[in-house]
Amino acid sequence: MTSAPNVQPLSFEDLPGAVKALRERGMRLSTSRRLVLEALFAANGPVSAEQLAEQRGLELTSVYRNLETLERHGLVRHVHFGHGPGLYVLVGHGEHEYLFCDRCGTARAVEPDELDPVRAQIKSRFGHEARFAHFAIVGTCAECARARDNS
Amino acid sequence: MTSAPNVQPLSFEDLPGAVKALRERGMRLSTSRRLVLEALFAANGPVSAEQLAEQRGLELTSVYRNLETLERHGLVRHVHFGHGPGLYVLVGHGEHEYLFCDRCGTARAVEPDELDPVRAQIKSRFGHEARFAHFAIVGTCAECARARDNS
DNA sequence: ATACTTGCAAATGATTTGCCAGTGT
DNA sequence: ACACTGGCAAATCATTTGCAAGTAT
Repeated sequence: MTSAPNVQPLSFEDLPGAVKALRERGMRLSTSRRLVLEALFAANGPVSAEQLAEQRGLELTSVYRNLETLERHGLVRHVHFGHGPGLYVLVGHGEHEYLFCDRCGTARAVEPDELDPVRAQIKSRFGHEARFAHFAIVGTCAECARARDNS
Repeated sequence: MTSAPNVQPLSFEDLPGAVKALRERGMRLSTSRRLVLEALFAANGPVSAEQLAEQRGLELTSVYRNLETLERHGLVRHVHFGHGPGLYVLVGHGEHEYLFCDRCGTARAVEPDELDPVRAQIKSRFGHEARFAHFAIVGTCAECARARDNS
């Protein structure tokens, strides 16, 4: 049940880099695929397929198909913050995991190793190897917690 | 953005208890509502609306409506383990949170306080108050990790 | 009696699929 | 050329909603 056959590790931080990675995996660079990538680079965080589509005037179906392909080849992934559509991000270099506040709707990206101690704790207590890449860690952020406590 | 106005704390562990809690909240006990509750008690873990419907020969719509009502009044909640439908559980007495293994599909329920240290760690590192009630902690269980490592 | 519930059909939101025409390599 | 892509319509899955008829209190 392991995922796609991603042989070579990928790392890119700009469009040319992503195009190169994409080429190495035998994917073509069509106009809409390029536009999806551009929109993902332009975004400052996870975005929905619908946002990508309307930002670049693309067909929603085509955006979904491109995201699926990019995801299958490991250039993109998606995260859930709650109900509502999944949000897509470039994998690029360095995975991000998210702390999502369902009071103010803010998502804070954290570097993967910042959560390693948390994973280690869960692993040692339960034997379970937790991953927070697909579901954000939902809760109340520091600001909202403070606001709530001063009320 | 705080949820429902649940004045009195509720605690029940059998059907009569749930019916009492339900009555206290002014809800009626219709046939399908009782059947939904029975099915939830019979289930040994989170179940989908569809499972509940077919197990008791209920109209799916009615199951969803009852679950929504029960959830709004705090007797039921739902959890997501990945893609696919949300799964419903009785709130009863003692919340459970889940460690879900996406290799073997097993969900392990853990008592709320078992995750308190994890929550504390996240709180102290990020100021974020994490809740794992809505999204399970997804990853690889001990058995699957062992199997993977011995390969 | 009155408000809450159900059944059934239809709508919704997110995502996927079929099919044929178009295009990247 | 040939396989990969796009457009558009239609299907799918999970869930919600409208409305008239039924029922719990």
